[in-house]
Amino acid sequence: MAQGALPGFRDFYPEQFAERAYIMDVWRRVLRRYAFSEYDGPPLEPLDLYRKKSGDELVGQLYSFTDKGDREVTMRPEMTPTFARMVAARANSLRKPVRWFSIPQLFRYERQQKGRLREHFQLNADIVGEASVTADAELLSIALDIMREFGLTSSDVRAGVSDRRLLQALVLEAGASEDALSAVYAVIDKRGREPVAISREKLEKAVGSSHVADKIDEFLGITDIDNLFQRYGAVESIAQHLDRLRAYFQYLNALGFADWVKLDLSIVRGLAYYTGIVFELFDTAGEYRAICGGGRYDTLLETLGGVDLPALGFGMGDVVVGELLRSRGMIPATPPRTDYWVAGEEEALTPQVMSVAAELRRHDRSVEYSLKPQQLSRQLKSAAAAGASHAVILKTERFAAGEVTVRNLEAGTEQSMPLEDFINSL
RNA sequence: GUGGCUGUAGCUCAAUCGGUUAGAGCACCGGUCUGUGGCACCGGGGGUUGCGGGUUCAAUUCCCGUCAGCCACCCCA
Repeated sequence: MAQGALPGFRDFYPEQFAERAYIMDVWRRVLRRYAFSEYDGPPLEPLDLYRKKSGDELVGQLYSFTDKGDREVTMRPEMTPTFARMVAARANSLRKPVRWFSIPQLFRYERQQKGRLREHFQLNADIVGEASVTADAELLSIALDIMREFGLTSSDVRAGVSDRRLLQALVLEAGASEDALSAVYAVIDKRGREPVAISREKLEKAVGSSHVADKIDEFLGITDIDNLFQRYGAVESIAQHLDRLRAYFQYLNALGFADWVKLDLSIVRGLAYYTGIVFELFDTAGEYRAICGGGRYDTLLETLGGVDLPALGFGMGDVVVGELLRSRGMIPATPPRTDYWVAGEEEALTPQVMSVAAELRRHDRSVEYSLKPQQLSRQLKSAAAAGASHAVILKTERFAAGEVTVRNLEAGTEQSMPLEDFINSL
């Protein structure tokens, strides 16, 4: 058996490529509706670009090596640092807000599993230079619009929404110390993926008090912004974040996505650089990992590029989206890609077959013909197998008189006409 | 990186208790068809049974290792 692709990498045969192209077409179509511009960067980057943000710990999961110039390089594991660098370099001259998207192929050296390979294509959409919550609503609207464009509804996919600032205020209000925050976030992030008792135990350990853990458990269970407001609206440190989140929901309602969004304070996002509203998209059946995740990262451009600009963005991978759509039969079949199959009654007509094919191609038609001498019946069999919608048949005597026969392969009907008339009718 | 399950033709699968030349359908190529496709019938190519080793008179079958795939963990693009 022939050696396959490397583990975690995919060969895209035409059928799979068609699926990938469909997904990317939808992404581009929707992003253009939101007036985003497409960009790209290098697939290979200096290792330091990622060290700076995540530390040496994550370096072990990068697809990195030393190049022939003795540089430590890595296949890009994410797009945000590249994006931040590019924006920072031209920060002063770019019209704000910057609305850019990209569809990079990303790499990570990890053992593959469902919905996760060593390589994937990920839509990245980011907005830079706008701190107000309208931008957050606009951003989530894009991700949801993509779901809708795929044919999914709010009963298929939901967005869970939270806010790091709100969560922090609530956790502090519950009585946890600042030092405990990151440990608490880690526990909250895992909630739902491990047994309740273990989660609870870890939470108590993180905050050092069962009373505080009780209070955290209490607000995590609230999934309605109004309930949260009733309970904590009087607390000044919390109320300001609730007001913002309320506006966020109001804007999403105005954008037409009220049914798709729900408050979920357990959404933290693993990445440390998020600073505000964060969200994740899930399939409601719970079969797949998160379809999409993103949020606000107002300090990252400062950290990476030395430019103080608020920013927010999301990523959506092709693997989970493809699995979801495929399982529901929602990827459109590839339409027949051949318009005309030109067939000659005998081998001597080969140059004429080529001339007709060339003329059709000059008219932007997709054209194929038999590259080896074949009986007419065989040629038509090939035409049918190729999914050609029409055959153009050159018969020796008729073609000498300037006529071709155009056969509709789907209907089984055919018509003879002067070649000129046929070409002019295109 | 850790653990569990699984590997036979391009795909889906078969092969008695370990038994001698590993089969079938689909797909592909061709023939019937000096001429207008899909159907039908017939034929053809395609396998180191993932790979390596062991046990045995004999291994697709049993054992070990390895590689790959799937699933979970870790982690989250």
